[in-house]
Amino acid sequence: MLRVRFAPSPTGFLHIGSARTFIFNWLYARRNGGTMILRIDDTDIERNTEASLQSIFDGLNWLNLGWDEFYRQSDRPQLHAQVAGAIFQKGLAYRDFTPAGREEGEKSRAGGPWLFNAGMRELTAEESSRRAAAGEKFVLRFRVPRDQDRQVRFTDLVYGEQSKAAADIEDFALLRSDGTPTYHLASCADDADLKISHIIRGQDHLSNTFKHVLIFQAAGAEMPLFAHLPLLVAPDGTKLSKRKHGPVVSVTTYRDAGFLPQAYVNFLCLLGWSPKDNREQMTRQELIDAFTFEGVNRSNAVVNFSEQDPIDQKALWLNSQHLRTMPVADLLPYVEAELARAGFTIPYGKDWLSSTVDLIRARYFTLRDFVTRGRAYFAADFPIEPDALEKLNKPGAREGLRELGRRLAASQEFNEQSVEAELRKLAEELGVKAGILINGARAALTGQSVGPSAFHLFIAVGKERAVARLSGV
RNA sequence: GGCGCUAUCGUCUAAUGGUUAGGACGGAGCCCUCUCAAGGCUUUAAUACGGGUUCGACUCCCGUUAGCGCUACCA
Repeated sequence: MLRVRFAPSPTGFLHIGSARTFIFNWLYARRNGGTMILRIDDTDIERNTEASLQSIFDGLNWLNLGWDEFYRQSDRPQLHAQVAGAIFQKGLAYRDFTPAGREEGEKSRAGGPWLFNAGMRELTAEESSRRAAAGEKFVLRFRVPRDQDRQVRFTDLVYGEQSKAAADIEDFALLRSDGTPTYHLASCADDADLKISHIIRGQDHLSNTFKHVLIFQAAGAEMPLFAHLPLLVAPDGTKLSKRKHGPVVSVTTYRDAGFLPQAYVNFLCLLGWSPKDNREQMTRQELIDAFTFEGVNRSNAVVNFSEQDPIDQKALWLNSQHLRTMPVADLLPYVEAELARAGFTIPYGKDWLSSTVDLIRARYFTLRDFVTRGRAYFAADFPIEPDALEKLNKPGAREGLRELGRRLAASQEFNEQSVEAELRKLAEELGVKAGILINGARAALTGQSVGPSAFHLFIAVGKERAVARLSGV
């Protein structure tokens, strides 16, 4: 039974690196018929916030991938205490009565790192119990084996065989002095209890895994398989952080910028993973079918952004590809939501919306473009851009366009062919180049000098509005 | 400092001992054209450095350098 989990801690918004970890877990589960578990790792009560929890849900919901089971570590304290107790009973953990904050001096001994506090590690069972019974506060530490040549090993599905001398691992904490579990203990206890078969997480946990292996063994739990993922970093190679890099690290930024979730998921997948067959634009199903750990890289991936250009160009390009090629029917709900948010009322029916969206999406990059660059199609008022004004100011343009408006109003027919015939005939009569009227019409109808073919535009704007806009130039 | 991990165009990546080191984004140019896109074509640019092993190294080994991670009663 394949079971994977995504275990964020609610101490900030949903980070794009976390989102990618979620996606890879999800892909692996879906690919192999496994179970996807969302577990909130909220053992750090001090730093947890409701806002952060909400932001995680916002982000995950937008990604629209879903999960099968949900847990919160704060609902399971008895499990954590029980696992810690079992390890202690076996003599594999000990009480450290060193007062909080005082370790500092002992840790910074010259040379090597702090590994353990001999006095505490070697306290007799009697004295340890006596001091605990007397109410003295203590941290429960794992008694890491100190045998000289003892190696801790595991096989990582991405990074391969890993080993580290136990002597290099410090006696890490299992329980804090207030009795609450640390991340290491809670995470392993829950992974074991939830029968997680594959732990897929960021590479920042690769060295922690040696500690986790020790915990799983001490608890007598079945060892899960591990797969660590390369990190997402900023262009300067440093870890992405809100303080340093701002909103580019938050998933909701991309949602608000008008990304399609499937396109953003696609983009994130391409950071640190490759289907190895040169494919880039992939649907959700294609990603599921192609996802394997062999395709995961080992080096960190840079998210390419700058102050001037906060959105990765490739992400934008990928979004445009999805936007332009997905079935229009699937795109419509997104566009409708975007228009509603902007307060636009759709002027005609569903068929019109469908064909108009299909017409204009060919040059759009995000959903935002529908309400900004696409304003003239959906709203009554729209600005005339400077370039468009230039087209209108061409000699003969305004007069010609007004006349065209009158003729179209009078004509029975109104389709691409009839409009084109009418326009070309008029241009000839007036002795102006057709381009003057064509480009002028685009300017009059949309306020823009660039856009779809002018004759398609007439239809998208509609006869009524087209006539009105032409007569108003 | 100690330990662990990593190193191919500016960026994302392909090539698991034999390729003119491939693709994509971005940049430049051409074609197409009622504008802008799209599309088509062309172009720009990389194996961090130094040693091995081998007939042959991006690929294996060692060292150097650089980056990242862990080294908390954070996760």
